[in-house]
Amino acid sequence: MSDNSTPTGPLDAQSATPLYIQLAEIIAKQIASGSLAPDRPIPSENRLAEEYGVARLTARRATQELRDRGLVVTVRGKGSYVTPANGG
Amino acid sequence: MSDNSTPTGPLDAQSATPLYIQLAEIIAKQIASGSLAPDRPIPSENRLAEEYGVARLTARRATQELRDRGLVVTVRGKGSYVTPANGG
DNA sequence: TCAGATTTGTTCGTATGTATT
DNA sequence: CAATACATACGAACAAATCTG
Repeated sequence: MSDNSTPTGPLDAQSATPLYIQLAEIIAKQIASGSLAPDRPIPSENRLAEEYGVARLTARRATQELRDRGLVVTVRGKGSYVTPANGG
Repeated sequence: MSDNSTPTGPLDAQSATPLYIQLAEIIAKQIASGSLAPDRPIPSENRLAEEYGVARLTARRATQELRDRGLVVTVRGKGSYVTPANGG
């Protein structure tokens, strides 16, 4: 289908940039702007999936991307937290 | 019938119908038949998981499906109970 | 009040299968 | 075929509520 429904959120399925990268960028900006403060949890994978209309695994990849960039630390069974600016 | 979309017995992992739907159907039938009476608790998530050889989360999804159908009410820390016929 | 067991609630970790591009 | 994306499913850990002793 060349037709594509209008994106319900800020994510653009037409973009050459993968959805999980787009989502990671959005969260990264929120961290940079202070909207998501150090030591505070970011939304859960399920929450992000619901919010942005993607699968949980896609939300998960976004979180992993943020980990690769050192922006968050993840704790199994708890969640992902914004990396403290002072490093601990 | 070659159709197996609504199995009445054991769970069929090969079926196109998800396991949690299959399990929900089984319990729903037990409620309809009176095998599980109103106001009585249904088996716990762990119990269902053991009984039917599925993961706890899969048993949990079945229970949530029953909640969506209004067949049971769930109380945290206690269990899920068959919805009373009088609608309570 | 406290400790322990049971049960539901939540979250991350991982794997498989299918569909689309 | 490869990368991306989604649905389902199992596993592990943590959390909160309930009940018993």
